[in-house]
Amino acid sequence: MQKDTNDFLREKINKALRDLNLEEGQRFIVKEVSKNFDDPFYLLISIILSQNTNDRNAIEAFLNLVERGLDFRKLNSMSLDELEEIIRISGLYKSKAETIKRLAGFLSKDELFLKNLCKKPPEEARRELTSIKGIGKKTADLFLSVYCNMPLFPVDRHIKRVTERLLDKEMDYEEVSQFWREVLDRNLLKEAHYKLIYVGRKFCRPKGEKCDLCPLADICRWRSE
DNA sequence: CTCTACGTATGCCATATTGG
DNA sequence: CCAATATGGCATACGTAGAG
Repeated sequence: MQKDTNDFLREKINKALRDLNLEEGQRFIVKEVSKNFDDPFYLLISIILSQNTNDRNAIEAFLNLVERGLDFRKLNSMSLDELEEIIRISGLYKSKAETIKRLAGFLSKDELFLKNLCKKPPEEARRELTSIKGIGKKTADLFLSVYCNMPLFPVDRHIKRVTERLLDKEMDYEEVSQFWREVLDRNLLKEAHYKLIYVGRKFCRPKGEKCDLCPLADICRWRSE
């Protein structure tokens, strides 16, 4: 990024996001799970369950699992059909059940697999995680950023849309992720993920956008009117 | 021509949001 | 209110370009 042209923009973005407060009622499965459990297995499963699913249903599916005592040994002995039923509410339950099974199998071979990821360089940890079928960039980045505090920036559909509009250009996953990693103050990186999703849900919606209320409107290149 | 490395389109499924 | 459409991450199949 060119320096002086964008220093101003950088400051404005950081300030706007720092000042933005999440509304009550906004739910983020990762936030809730990481607050209540410190087991990385729980966290990663919650992220898998939230793929292409609203957080309300993902959380319900997650709690269904927790109720039955969630650990990889139990999941290993559980039939695929049974697991599918338990997480059905989250949608995409067939592929998610397989991914969870796969992960449980991984952990039975190496119990510390997830914990040890934090000791590795981000790129390596990311490669290892995404090599598991059913875990992509977004899932890996979110897990490593939340659990290991790595300076990665997960990009979901909301964040991609918000960012593309903000800069008024098409961007791929890596471009969006890199943009935020470069622009955001390090201590804002984690929280900004939630705040940008909030902006995407509430104002920068796919259709019927509410630019007049959007906290990022005055730095947005796209803004209608 | 074959092999690889990318790029693109589509299905998966439930829910949310839209237009009518 | 309901039907149509959009959303969401990933795997898969298929397509294309370049290297050997």
